[in-house]
Amino acid sequence: MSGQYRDYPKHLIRKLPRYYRYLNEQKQFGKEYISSNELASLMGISPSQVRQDFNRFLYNGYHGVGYNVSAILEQITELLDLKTKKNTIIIGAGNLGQSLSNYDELKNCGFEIKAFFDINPRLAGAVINGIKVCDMEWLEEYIKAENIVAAILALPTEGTSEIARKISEYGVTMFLNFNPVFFEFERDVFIENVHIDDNLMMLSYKGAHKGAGERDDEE
Amino acid sequence: MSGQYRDYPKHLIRKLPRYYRYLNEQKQFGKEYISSNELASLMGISPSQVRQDFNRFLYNGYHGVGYNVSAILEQITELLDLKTKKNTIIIGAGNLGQSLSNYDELKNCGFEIKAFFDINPRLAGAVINGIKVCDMEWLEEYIKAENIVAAILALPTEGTSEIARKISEYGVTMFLNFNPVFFEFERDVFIENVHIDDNLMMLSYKGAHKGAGERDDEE
DNA sequence: TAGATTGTTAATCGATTAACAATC
DNA sequence: TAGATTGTTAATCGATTAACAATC
Repeated sequence: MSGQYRDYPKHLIRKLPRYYRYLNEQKQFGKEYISSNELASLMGISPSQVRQDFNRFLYNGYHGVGYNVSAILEQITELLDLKTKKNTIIIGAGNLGQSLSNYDELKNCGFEIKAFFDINPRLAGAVINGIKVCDMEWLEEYIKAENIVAAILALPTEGTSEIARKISEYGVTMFLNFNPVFFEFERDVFIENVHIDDNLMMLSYKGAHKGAGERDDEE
Repeated sequence: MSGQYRDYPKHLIRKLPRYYRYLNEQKQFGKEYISSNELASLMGISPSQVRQDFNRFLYNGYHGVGYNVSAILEQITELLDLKTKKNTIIIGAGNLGQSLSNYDELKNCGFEIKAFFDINPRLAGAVINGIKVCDMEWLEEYIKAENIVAAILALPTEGTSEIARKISEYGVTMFLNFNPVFFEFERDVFIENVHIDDNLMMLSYKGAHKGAGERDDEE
């Protein structure tokens, strides 16, 4: 948002959520300043790496003291645009959709759930976790009227890609997708796929190779 | 499983699930052989990279023809140990737990859900998606008797780390965790954390920087 | 054989580490 | 000031790309 961004290497951006998590944890513990050494050893990376990364685009280090935890968190928040409110709908009011609707991180990242939509017309009118369920029929109208910019795709695989396309035409540009589906859009539409299958495969691998792996740096 | 593994760089292992997804998709389409060029362009990486990776540890390329899709998939399956059956329980029979219980990839990766466990004793005895819900009281006995090796932590954040520790003492070595919790174990215990918050943050970033990013290579 | 595509070596690029002078 | 830790440059390491000879 504010001002122009230098173009940060995608590579560094990808690391930000991890930094965010650890710094946030430290903040909860009441830590105000943290040294590259401390943070690095918590995260299982090298102090050099922390300093390089922070220096490249986060500027709150103090010689002899460390980095200001809150200030860095602020900067990451700004960079990832987490403060901007993003009106969001969940497509699919089943178990997955419901469990996501009270997932705290949504709010922390600025995604505000405005409504469920479900193919089952009988659900229309219901209220789940304080969020109303709407009939698919109202998708277009609702998206436009309520300025919906993001959608969480929590419906069965089959319908997913068709509905995503439709929704994107109504103006939604951000998608969080839980289905193993491949789509591509021409315009400025962004998809994040949650690949639980990747996690499962890695877990299977790790389990089969006990002892083989040293420390894992993916926390 | 079979034979001894060379120690594959973690780096390459991490890429396998992605290769798996794309190759599997091609297999569904009936594709028998695929060239490094085709696969690379599907995945948004370079043909060189595909050849390097495959050559390092997957050996089913044919000069002038391409790679045998099924054979490569087999090898990845073997490497990640996806065929080995892993008796699994889900802790938490709420929305998340329920939605996971019929997640197809579980079976594909060898994780077989044997039971739910829930802190709410009133759920004990219920059957969800054909899987019974047990009282926490039976955890130890059940894990030992049924040779449970994996657990999916789908309960509220608070209880997670305590229960994980307990379960690991009963012999479970693989954890799929959905909560933003940090743990460490001394022994050969492996955790995969599903970081939906990372996905949300990246989505927020992408949405805020339209046009800035070229092609994204994380599908 | 001609055409295609791999396997593999060498060259490039980028990220991580090491080291230390600058500074609070 | 002495101690600590950053900021930053240079050295290392590793991954990606380019190129082409080997081969089906």
